[in-house]
Amino acid sequence: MTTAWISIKESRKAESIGQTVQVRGWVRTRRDSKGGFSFIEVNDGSCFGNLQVIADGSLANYASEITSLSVGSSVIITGEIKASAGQGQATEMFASEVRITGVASATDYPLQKKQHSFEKLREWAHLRPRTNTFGAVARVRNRLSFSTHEFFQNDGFFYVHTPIITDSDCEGAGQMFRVTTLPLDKLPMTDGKVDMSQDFFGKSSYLTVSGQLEGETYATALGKIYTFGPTFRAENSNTSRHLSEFWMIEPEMAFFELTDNMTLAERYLKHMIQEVLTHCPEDMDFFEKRIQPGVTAALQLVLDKPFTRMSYTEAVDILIKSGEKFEYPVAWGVDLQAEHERFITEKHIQGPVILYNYPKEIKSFYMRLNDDGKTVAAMDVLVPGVGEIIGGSQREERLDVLTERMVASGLKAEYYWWYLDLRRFGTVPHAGFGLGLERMVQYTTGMANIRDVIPFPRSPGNCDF
RNA sequence: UCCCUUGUAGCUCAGUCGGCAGAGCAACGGACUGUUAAUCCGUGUGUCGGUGGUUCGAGCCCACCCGGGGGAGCCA
Repeated sequence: MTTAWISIKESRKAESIGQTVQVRGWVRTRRDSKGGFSFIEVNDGSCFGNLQVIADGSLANYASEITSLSVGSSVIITGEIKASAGQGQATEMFASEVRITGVASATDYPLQKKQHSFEKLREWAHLRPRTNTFGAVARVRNRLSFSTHEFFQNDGFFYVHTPIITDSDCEGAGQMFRVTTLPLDKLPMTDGKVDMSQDFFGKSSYLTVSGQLEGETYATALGKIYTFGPTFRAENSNTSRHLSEFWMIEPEMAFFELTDNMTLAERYLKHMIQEVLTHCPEDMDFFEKRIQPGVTAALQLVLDKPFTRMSYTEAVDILIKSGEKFEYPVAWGVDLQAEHERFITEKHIQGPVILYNYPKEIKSFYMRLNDDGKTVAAMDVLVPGVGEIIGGSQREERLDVLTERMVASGLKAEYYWWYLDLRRFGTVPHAGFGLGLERMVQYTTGMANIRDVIPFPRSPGNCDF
């Protein structure tokens, strides 16, 4: 009879006591203890914690292999799970066999049995998921992704796959990555200009900066849809909150107005937080203790309180009356700076805030013009520590207004003919928003730098791995 | 892209006035004989980010370039 292979997660549960099982994973530490035997801590990624394995000196390969078993080596270990005699864990395994699958040379393996800086670990992005922090981040990120699908699917939304390669520049402003198969060393030239008709698609094409416009086409057919995929921005931004490649979730709903949009955003955020707190307690415990004390309490508070909703005009008013010294002066009509948003969400409200009804001049052409003629039905969800986590709006469904706004923004209406068709044929009020997955991971884990919440970060000047 | 800051051993960092490159940890060798980040003794380790310049002599001074961090803008 073969021994059952169970995960470290299973092996750490009290129910496993008494069973003889097999675990497979990687050595985190080895402590040779004073009794002619060793403690081996094994982790297989299934959970935050390790399984402590006791390898006795009587094992055949004890002297030859186990006493020199190095951090990072892969092992298959068989033994009996017992209640732990020591502190710090419920169970431990008494090994009857320790098989070494692959050695990680102690002199060459970069990860040491100590803390490394996140900056250094970025250089070893292929190995950093083997650390406590990055394992925990990966599991939380997974849960946020899963709960996204869970939330929308349970709410009658359809998952729509919008294209990665596109010819449309969603907001008329975003800097895009060009996609081309033209030979860069000898570009086909016509009249002194590159002849894009000879490119793969017969015209210029780019990586998407947003699936929103395409998403609207399906929302105005299927009712409620969401997209969840990678997006690309060729902006030269070097901050702890920006990536060149990041994942975005964009729901789009027919017959939704701005307040429906806000309600959905709030329910969605709360669902994700609830799921992470429920399913990742060990990982969250780690973030609480080692990354950002207070995160769990802050998240719990988000669940308990309704989000504050505040118009742009009210926000400007509060900022002006605050008496706070800002580097950038506040006045109605100017875009809110990071310091302003931080004041509102971190000091004034101390929790998530939904700001809405922004001046039309500082927002995109597709956002619905309000009756005042000055503002558009836009909304941003701001969150302490991270800032803008969601940006959304009710979309302009009136053909004439939309066309006018487009022209005013310097866009060619004929280029967006298919987008305008949605207003020509059975137009409806509709709304949607975009949530940056990485910012959500930052918010839930307390991780300071966005480069540490995505497996292989892409940023200006950095595309390793 | 702008401002500030930083790059020295596998890792964290020191390096004075321009004059032979140095600590801790890790690793390695040994001792200790139920440990939970790092018990004791001993032994190594270098393209000083890159290129050019000044100088008898540059880790140190100058110029340019490339990374990292913090802040700003852009946004999610």
